[in-house]
Amino acid sequence: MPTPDVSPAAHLIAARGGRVTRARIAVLEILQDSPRSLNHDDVAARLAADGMPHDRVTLYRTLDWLVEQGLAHRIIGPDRARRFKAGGETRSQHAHFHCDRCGHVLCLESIRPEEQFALPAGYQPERAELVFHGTCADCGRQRGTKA
Amino acid sequence: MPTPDVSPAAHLIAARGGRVTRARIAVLEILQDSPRSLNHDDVAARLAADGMPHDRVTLYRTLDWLVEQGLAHRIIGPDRARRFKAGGETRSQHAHFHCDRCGHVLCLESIRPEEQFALPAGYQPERAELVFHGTCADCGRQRGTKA
DNA sequence: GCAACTAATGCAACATTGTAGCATTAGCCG
DNA sequence: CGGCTAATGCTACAATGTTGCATTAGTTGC
Repeated sequence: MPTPDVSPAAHLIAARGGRVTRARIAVLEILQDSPRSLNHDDVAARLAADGMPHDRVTLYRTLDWLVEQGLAHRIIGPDRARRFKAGGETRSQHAHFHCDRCGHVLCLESIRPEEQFALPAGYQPERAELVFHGTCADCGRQRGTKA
Repeated sequence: MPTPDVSPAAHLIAARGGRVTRARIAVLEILQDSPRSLNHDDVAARLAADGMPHDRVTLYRTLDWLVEQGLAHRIIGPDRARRFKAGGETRSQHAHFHCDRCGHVLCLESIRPEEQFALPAGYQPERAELVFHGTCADCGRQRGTKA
């Protein structure tokens, strides 16, 4: 059987024909471990916490590569910074929820906007992005909590 | 009757209690004249074309002021730049269409996403942003044209 | 295991978008 | 017209992302 000491993340990377570097494995695992999307700073902080700090540029390129390979996808946050999440585009159609209280971004994969709306004549949609803003389930429960 | 040589834009500005400056009038008229949203560069270019170039910072502040006063609203484009449009938030709920061909952003005021979706329990949406990506009616007609 | 090949990395410098501080200009009001 | 001060414009700066290039380190063939 295939060597079991190689992480699933490493397998995914190798399957794309890219080199299996520590940076890519670490970044992909960080994204996979997080239930919400992360920006560059978040990822950099976790890399540093794991004892493997990387250059800012490397991080940008690594994340771009993951997106290019379909191993992650990105959305633009309200602070005009990009946020990344593992798992590709989820068949290209799903909604997000931005929590205005804690700032987290979650994917609502059950909601598929494209199927629901009729656009004016002449418009040819290829992709729809539906983002809700409000309070997430976590923050709703702990109403008094700050952060 | 009230002096008819004052533009409607000037009236709107005066009604907010702000000073009626050439910059504000010009910027607001530019936004009102455009059927689609504009970024800072677009507005600056039109100001220059009208013979009244302004400082970049002034433009940022003028646009922020208009948003603050409810005379315009802004959205974040896919290039992480802000785009502005006259008319406030249109009752806070409407969709946008990003044309991937010409880069324009149009408002689809007839589509109101919030009314259509049921979120998972615990999520409290306050605002929904629905963005379609694809080809707009103009670009769809002139298929060969290179924008 | 070693050498070679080259993708990936890391550094420095730059680009774009947006902000802050402060002196000057110009609306507004009496 | 004169004074008050909001608005402007300049300079410098901050945050986010990109480019070029020398170095490092996966990978492959032997």
